[in-house]
Amino acid sequence: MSTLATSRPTQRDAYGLILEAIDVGIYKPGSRLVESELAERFGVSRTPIREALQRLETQSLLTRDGRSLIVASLDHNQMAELYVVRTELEGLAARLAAQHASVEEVNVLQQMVDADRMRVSDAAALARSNKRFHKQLHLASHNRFLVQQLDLVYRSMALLATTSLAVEGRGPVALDEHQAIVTAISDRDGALAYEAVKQHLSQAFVTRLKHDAGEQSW
Amino acid sequence: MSTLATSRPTQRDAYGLILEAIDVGIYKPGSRLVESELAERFGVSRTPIREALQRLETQSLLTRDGRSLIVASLDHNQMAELYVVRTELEGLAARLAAQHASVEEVNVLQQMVDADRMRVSDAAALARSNKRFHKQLHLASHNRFLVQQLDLVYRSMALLATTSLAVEGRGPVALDEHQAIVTAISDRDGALAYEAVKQHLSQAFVTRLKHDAGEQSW
DNA sequence: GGAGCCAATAATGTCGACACTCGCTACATC
DNA sequence: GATGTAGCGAGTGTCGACATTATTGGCTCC
Repeated sequence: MSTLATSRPTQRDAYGLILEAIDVGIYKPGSRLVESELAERFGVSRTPIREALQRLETQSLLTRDGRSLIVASLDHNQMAELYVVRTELEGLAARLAAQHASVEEVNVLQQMVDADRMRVSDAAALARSNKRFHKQLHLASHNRFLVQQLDLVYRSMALLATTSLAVEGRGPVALDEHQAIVTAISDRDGALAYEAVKQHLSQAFVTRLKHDAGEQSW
Repeated sequence: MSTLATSRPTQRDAYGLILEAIDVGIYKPGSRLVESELAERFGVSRTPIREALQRLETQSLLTRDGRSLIVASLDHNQMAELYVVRTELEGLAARLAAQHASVEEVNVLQQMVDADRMRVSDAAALARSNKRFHKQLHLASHNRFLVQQLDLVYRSMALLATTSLAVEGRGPVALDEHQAIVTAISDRDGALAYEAVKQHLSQAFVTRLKHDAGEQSW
């Protein structure tokens, strides 16, 4: 839905296209990515594909199996490890945001929470909006490295098929948690903001674990 | 000093070679990197060079200036931001290490500190050994994502020319701080280990700031 | 003398072809 | 029937050439 033109994709697009293909599920974790196949699918030569693959490998979205690349997958342990890092980084972002966010930025965060109350029924919209909220939170930290590291974390999370927001009843609760974060930042209470984020992500993790456990196909 | 053979460097080497060239100072922050020049220097075609450059750009070691790539540089603000992130991540690593490190790993850390007491006079050796110590600390967290993120941080730090250990008198003090970290981990005291790392990095930052301030060429 | 335009140039983006390696299959040998 | 082996793809690694585009330098015109 990004570009309408049928013009040939350019190098930088190849990256996005492959990413999207993974997101959409065309390539699932474990799938083998063959350069020539991707090249043909996107109508470019192997060169831009290779460079996009390099990038994705560097970001750990792809991993090597022998000589070829496969979509990385997160087992239970890795998911737990990822959550630990995410929680710490995002907690740090909240603490920094409490210190450095401008009033306008806090307003934007608040408006995002308010707007989300209108869409608690649409899980897909909530998921998108949720991503935007967190991104805005990261930016409010005014720390480029932190934003970059969190981008990496989020990209790895893209390997996790479901978002915990899709789970029944999670939406409204998550919104209250978002509100708590925004309030703490608005009050310039860094420690509280940190705790609110920790609480939020802990809940999200619990939700995910419960959900995944119920999904087992034994 | 890595490979003796004069055989043509292979793709993965190109990455390391460029990295080394930056480390050594052949390319300083701000320098423009021209593909054909690198290709000639290393005796390969532009393709492997391009892929290495992609990787380096993804890791923020290179940045784009218009269409060409230049070695990224860290201004004062960015350095401060980097230290904040590093402190949080490395503090987390210490806390996790206190929980998850095996006895053997703790022993290795302890031996590293002990061995370093023999070389407090050799700044270069200390710097290398220091890197190894921190790496070992990261690994002791048993969290792959954290290790990966810290790798990124350390690669960015490579853009900072000097190490704070080179400063007169910093060596012995830093060693004591290392010892404090190891002791805390050995005692399985996560909170203390976290604080010890925070203290250590804070001191290192102060040292760097003072040193850099004295170095200004006004 | 300065501003704007045009051409030459240098560097990047892309491509198709070739080289090389690894795994697989089919065959022969024991 | 099992095992070793030779040939054959499939796929990645690398290359040189061409296309495209920013930049720079010079030139003209005001």
